[in-house]
Amino acid sequence: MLIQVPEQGTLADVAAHRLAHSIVTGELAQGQKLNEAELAERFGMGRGPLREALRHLEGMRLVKRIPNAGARVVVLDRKTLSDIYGVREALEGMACRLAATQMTDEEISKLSKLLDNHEEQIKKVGGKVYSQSEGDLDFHFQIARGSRNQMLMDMLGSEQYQLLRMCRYRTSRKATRTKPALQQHRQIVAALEQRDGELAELLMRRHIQGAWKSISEMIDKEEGQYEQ
Amino acid sequence: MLIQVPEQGTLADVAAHRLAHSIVTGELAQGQKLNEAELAERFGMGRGPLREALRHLEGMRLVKRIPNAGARVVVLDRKTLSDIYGVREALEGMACRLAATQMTDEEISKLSKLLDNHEEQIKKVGGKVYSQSEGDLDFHFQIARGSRNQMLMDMLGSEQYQLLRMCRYRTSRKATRTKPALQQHRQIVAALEQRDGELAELLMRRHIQGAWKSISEMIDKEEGQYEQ
DNA sequence: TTCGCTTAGATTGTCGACAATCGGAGTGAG
DNA sequence: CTCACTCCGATTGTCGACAATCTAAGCGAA
Repeated sequence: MLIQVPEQGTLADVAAHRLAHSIVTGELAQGQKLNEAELAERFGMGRGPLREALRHLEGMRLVKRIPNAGARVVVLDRKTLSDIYGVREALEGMACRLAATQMTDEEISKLSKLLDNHEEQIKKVGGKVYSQSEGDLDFHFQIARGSRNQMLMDMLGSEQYQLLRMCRYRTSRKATRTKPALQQHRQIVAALEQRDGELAELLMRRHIQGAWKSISEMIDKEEGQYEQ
Repeated sequence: MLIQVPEQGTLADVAAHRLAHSIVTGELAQGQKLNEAELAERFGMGRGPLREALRHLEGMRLVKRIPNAGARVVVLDRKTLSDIYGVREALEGMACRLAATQMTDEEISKLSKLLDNHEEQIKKVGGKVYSQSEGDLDFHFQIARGSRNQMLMDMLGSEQYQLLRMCRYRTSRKATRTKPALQQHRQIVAALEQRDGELAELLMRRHIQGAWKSISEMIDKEEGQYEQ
């Protein structure tokens, strides 16, 4: 899947992954204080590796650290989300434009098959939003890989993009908009097949703008549940 | 200046700053192995804080860590630099477009004055490339701030942008191209004054493409001095 | 009652020592 | 002579304890 391997590496890496997962899924609430000793015991490790993990998550912008005052889970307020989607539009648009000339025919056809799977899943289970949401991320990540730009992949992929997954979990519970999204994905793939980078970028930017609009409205409805 | 305050915070933060500086300025060569014990002693601290600093730098992409095999300074090969400049073009273009509508008149006029300073410095000392290069970064950072997009500022600013400074130090020793760059900067400011976001973005993208082209040619000339 | 100071508790920052792992020198068999 | 194995030094990973700092409750004076 898109999710990285469970990290058989150092304890710090394991902790970083488990923490990231807990934060992304909402198991750890936004703004929650992260107690080092408590987390270290829960993960069965010392505070050393855990502190390294927190530094790592700080780099991912999943937690915010204040010297001598500990780390807290980041809070995704409306402005932050808006900023993220703005950057995302620019980066994913760029990825799409590059992918149109860089992806192999095999990769594009694999992308098309991926969408077939999504369509099936949508037809089968309406409620199983989880895998759909992950599948969507998978689609976007495959395009990022297609750009052949390692820095872009890093930013959009495993590392930096956890913020997006976090915001997905928070919003896509009642995931309306799966069908129009799928339609837009198909259009994007079509543009890639035609090797039309400009069109692909345009479509991707619209797609993301649409996603933001949808999420923005959703936030407007459920107002004022995150203080400060 | 653009450089962050010397960080009076935790030892790990101090170490991260000093290490970042050493890497950016080339004091620590590309690909060099970073020995924890040795660095810890040089900085007069234990290995704990230093390991946290390395984790931080890893997030900045200044070092590459391999479990059980230590950390090495990242190597900026041609492909990596190309990728960086590609992403930079997209992000700074976006920043420029936003800045055209978001910056205040005062900020824009301050930007203009900044360019006056640069012009003076260029006229005065031809060899003092350092401050010119830093001043250029300052110009770009001010525009990033003008976008009012925090995520964009983080990516282009203090944190993520150290890679750029690193590549500057490596290339801008014999900094030709200061005068055309200044000219382009002036054009960008003019577009901002006219509140023409599209034009500002276009000019910035060209400006960065030109910078990359210049650097690319410079790399071609001094070939094969980085092994692996 | 309210404000400010003091003190106790909890939490973070740091260090030194020990265990686990990796790389390389040295040795021996084929 | 070459290859593989073994062992040793060096380096990284981890832990527990101590020092420094912040937070909050309690007390006393205005």
